[in-house]
Amino acid sequence: MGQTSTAENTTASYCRRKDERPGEILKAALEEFSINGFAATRLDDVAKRAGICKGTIYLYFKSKEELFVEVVRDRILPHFERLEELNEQHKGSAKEILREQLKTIYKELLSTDAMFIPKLIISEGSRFPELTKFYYEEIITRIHKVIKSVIERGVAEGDFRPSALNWKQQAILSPALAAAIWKTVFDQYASLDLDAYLETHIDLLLYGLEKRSG
Amino acid sequence: MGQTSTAENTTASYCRRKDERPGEILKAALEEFSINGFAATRLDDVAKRAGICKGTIYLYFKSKEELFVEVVRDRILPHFERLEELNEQHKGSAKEILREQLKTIYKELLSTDAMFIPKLIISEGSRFPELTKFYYEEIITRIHKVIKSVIERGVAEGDFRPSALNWKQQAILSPALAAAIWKTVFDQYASLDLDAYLETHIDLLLYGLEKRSG
DNA sequence: TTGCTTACTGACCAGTCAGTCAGTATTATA
DNA sequence: TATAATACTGACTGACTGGTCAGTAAGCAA
Repeated sequence: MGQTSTAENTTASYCRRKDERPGEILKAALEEFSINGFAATRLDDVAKRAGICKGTIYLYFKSKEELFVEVVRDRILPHFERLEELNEQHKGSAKEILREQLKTIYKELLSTDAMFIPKLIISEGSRFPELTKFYYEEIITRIHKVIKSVIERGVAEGDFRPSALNWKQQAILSPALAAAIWKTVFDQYASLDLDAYLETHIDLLLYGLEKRSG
Repeated sequence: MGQTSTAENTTASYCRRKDERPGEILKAALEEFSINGFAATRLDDVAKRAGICKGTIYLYFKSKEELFVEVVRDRILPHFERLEELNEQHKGSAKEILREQLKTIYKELLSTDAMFIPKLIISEGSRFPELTKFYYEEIITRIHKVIKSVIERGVAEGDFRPSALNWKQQAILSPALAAAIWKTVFDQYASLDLDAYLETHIDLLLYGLEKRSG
């Protein structure tokens, strides 16, 4: 009834792009969720950023929650095959493999907008137990397995200290996590040079792993 | 007018405790904010947890935002004097001081509810630029200074490698940050043994710092 | 006991936003 | 060109919550 949209009402023209929309919405949503977190992000703002209106989001995603979960899954899964490949295919020493893997992490994850994913998991994990479980089982566990395997290889080859076999996995990549958080939270106050930071990580870790001569 | 609270209306009795209230409210608020984040936390729930009603919160805090800022400041500042003390007063080697400092961090911060503070800063930093700046200037910078100083001491004494002077500070304590995050997000799926983890941190860091004999 | 101060209560209001749906614009088909 | 199918719009609603404030009761002083 007393609606609006009478004939002459502008209604700027739009494009119909069924295939591109979901990706565009996911991208816009990642940007908004990264800044505001889940609860404080307005779908109106996501829509505006994607150049559509709010109702359109609901053509592709069931709810705000489903959209959030899809944002995380979509952005994080593709990256991990590379790490596993490096483990299986690389011909060099464990030290060289580990170095390549760290480089991959810093280039593919921490230099793209995937670096916001840790913030989202940390912030919203308790609201999305399913997502947290997924992240733990599909991402964390998988990485830990890869790292464990390369360390075992290094120990077997006599390059790494055997005591590293007992290390808690969480510590080994923690500098990368810290980098993602720094970039997300503090970079405006003191910008972090990722290349230099990668060198610190490599130096700290590889030297800490290395078997002593004496 | 048509209010309620007619004479026989229950209105459970309450105590007047001006001095204890703020602390109780801060404690309850930390618990709620830790679980839900800022936006999704209801002041009604904070009040219920503190055993009071919502209006009372506004007798002690100007707004939800001020309450949040106070929660963080209240919980984090007291801990840092100890780290600085250790630097100034400890008579041992740089290695021993660093070991003591790490122990202090794991005992005083990561084993108490102060461990939720990083999550809150990470989650809500962009909504509270003032708080982020405060945290960066008053907490992070201060810690980095302490760590830098003890490393310089170790290098001067000939125990630590000189190349550690060029390390990015963020990496050095990153295992502790990772531990706080693990405890906050993933501990329900795989509980992290803090004592063993501390040993990993010490082993990784001190061995990585140590000057080689050969 | 009376009267005053003030810590505290809880119903209410105003603003916000996820989700809906009737209607519109575009494309496909005949 | 006419008709059907559907991608998309945007005003609307219903539920929710930060903040308010008139009123209540605990405690204290005289």
